[in-house]
Amino acid sequence: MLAARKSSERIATKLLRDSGRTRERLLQAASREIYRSGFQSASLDTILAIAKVTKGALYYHFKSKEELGYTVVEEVIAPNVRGKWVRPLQSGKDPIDALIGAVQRIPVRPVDVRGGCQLNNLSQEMSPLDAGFRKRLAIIFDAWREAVASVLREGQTHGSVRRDVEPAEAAGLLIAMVEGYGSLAKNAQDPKVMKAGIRNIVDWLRSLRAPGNRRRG
Amino acid sequence: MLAARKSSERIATKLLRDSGRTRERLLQAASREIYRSGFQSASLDTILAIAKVTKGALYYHFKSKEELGYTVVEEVIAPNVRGKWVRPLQSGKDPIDALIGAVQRIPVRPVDVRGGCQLNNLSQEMSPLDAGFRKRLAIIFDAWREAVASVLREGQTHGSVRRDVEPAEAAGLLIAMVEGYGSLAKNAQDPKVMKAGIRNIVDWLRSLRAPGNRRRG
DNA sequence: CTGCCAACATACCGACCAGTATGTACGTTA
DNA sequence: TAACGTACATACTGGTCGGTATGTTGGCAG
Repeated sequence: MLAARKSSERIATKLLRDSGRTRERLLQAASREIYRSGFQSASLDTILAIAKVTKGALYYHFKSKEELGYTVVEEVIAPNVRGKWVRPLQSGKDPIDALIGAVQRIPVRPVDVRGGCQLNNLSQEMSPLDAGFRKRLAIIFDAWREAVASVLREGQTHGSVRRDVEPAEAAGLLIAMVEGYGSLAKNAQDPKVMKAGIRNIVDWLRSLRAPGNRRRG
Repeated sequence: MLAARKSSERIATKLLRDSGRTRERLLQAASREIYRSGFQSASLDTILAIAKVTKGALYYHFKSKEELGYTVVEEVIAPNVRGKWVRPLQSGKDPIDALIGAVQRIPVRPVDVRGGCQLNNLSQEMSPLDAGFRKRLAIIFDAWREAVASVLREGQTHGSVRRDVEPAEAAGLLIAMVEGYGSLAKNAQDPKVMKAGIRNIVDWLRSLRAPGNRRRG
């Protein structure tokens, strides 16, 4: 108990002195700069300028640029994907409706479309070059696919999703479509491409509904 | 006539001295190194080492790294895409068969899958950062989509493709699927992902066939 | 034989890169 | 209050980058 009190005081003090945010500011700045220009081309000096942090602070919290990148994957990108593609599917709603909702919530502002998908960008760049990135990014992709497959399986047991749909295959196809249209839209630098893609994906999702289970349109 | 003879002699001499290949070797080496590590991270010194050419020769033929990259797009990547996705569709075969053939000819060797798509790789990296790349790459994507849309339209007039298919939309979806699965496979570094994707794309292509026009399977 | 130019080759440059060595302010502990 | 460790800040390093300035070679015209 005394030890516990000491420990909590210690943490409180740390948070006070640190403002509790140097590490977090570094991760956010790194995430943004990596998103903008890729991991390899992201300059530490640029990241430090964005975060308004010095090199000493960076290398106090992370032992290398690589480790900073890994931490961005684990503490920024992974939670983002979970928040958009895992938790919303566990809402208990109709599976197809939940999936359509997630697809329709894909950002289509010009700035988002032009930048592409955080997860896919980094994965495309680093998966072939660095096993540490590949492993961490693969975990995110797997969780994404499993969340989609899981909600489809659940829909099949409740009769709202066609039985002839193979959940794992359909989940892979959904993700391929999302990333594929994301790529095309980024390449074209045009939100219209993404909007058209979302319509096509939604149409396809509707085709997965079991007959006699059609809801709204 | 005398001028013409002089000129051809001159070219022959040039080719002899040059071995006719310094520029070509540079383009091939640049293409490979850009494919491997991206344009920004591709080092000129590495490209020169691969091509066995010196910096003087490089800057005699190209005025900057940027121009070298642009030329790779125009003289290496564009012909590759034309050879795989434009010419094969103009063969006069059944449109759906031609499309299925093109999809099934997508390379699935580990080395190809791990490296991803030349066109998409470069486009993902450079389209948001450089208008020169974006313009040149967009031309290739447009030609690809137009070739697919064109063969679908042709199929509709001949009755082999469903009339309710919107050729431009379907072409976009095909490309999104191809690039999407290519991305997933590259991310996973696993040819099985690409093979599964090809099966799904082929199944989808078959669904575009007009009823009563089913050929083999 | 001579001057000339295309087609390189070599040596070098300042800028920037990731990373490090060292200094320091400040809250805590004894 | 003195020693100490945390959480940085500053200044610097060797290496690599794209790009350039200058040298060299060899065929060919005059």
